Amino acid sequence: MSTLKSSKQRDAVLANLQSRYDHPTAEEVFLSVKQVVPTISLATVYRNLKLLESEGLILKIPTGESDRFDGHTHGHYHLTCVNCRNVVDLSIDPGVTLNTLPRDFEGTVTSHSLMFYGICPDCKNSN
Amino acid sequence: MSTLKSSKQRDAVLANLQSRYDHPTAEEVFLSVKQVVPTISLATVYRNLKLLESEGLILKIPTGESDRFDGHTHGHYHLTCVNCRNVVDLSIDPGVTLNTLPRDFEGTVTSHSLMFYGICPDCKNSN
DNA sequence: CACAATAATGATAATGATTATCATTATTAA
DNA sequence: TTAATAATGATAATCATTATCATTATTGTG
Repeated sequence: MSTLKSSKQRDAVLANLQSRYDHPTAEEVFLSVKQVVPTISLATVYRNLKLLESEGLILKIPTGESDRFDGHTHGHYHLTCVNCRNVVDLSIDPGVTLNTLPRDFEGTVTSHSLMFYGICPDCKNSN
Repeated sequence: MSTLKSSKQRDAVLANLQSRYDHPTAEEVFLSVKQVVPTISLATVYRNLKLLESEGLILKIPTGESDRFDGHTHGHYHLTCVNCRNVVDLSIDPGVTLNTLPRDFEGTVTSHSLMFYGICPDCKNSN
């Protein structure tokens, strides 16, 4: 396996995500980081977003449109606004039960989707 | 607004999704429905998947790769297998609390993501 | 330090999924 | 039965993301 080498582009992408509290697309990260590292290219942003995600340093949020990214990986939840398509943070008491979801907050929640990640029974058995 | 007209293509797409319990991609629906309506085109499948979703008759599941579709809209949860990339159903006691998630089932759950849909505070206030 | 090995970059071409276009066909209500 | 128009099939276009490749930067070693 290849060893990681540091680069100011990757540092800048990570720093950018960790300093903000929205959930930008790759394009938005690119435009923002470009003000710090003007020569960075969009491909490098995509490359590093992918790498940082596989390292567990950032989160990728699939939305059905462009993926969005989150520099804060501690447990919290998201709301996709069906109007403006932005993703915002939403904190929920971890003691709440599934059948009381969704609950109100400063906006309005109309539905929710809970996705688990792991190994399905088929893959688990075919080893 | 335009009034909906019926078509055997749309009926076949819906029937296909409602008769199966996996979570196929648009391409997979296309290949399957083609055996019933051989002349159907991929574009028509995409068109109708979109339409059926906006009617609330089916569910679109964004995965970060190709979207997947579910003909069963009643409350249940999904697991994305990080190995084979398939999406399988996962039933959970609705009385379970968030801080006890993820829990084991026949496979292995390593993480989860809870996404809410609705109107964010900004959009709610800008009316 | 100097250098060799190789990871990372920027630019851009290629890919893959999804949507738009458009001429033709099918459905519907009068 | 006919006029209005929604839906279709075929395909071009678009958009997000990934691959390619020549060049540059980082790193460990002598």
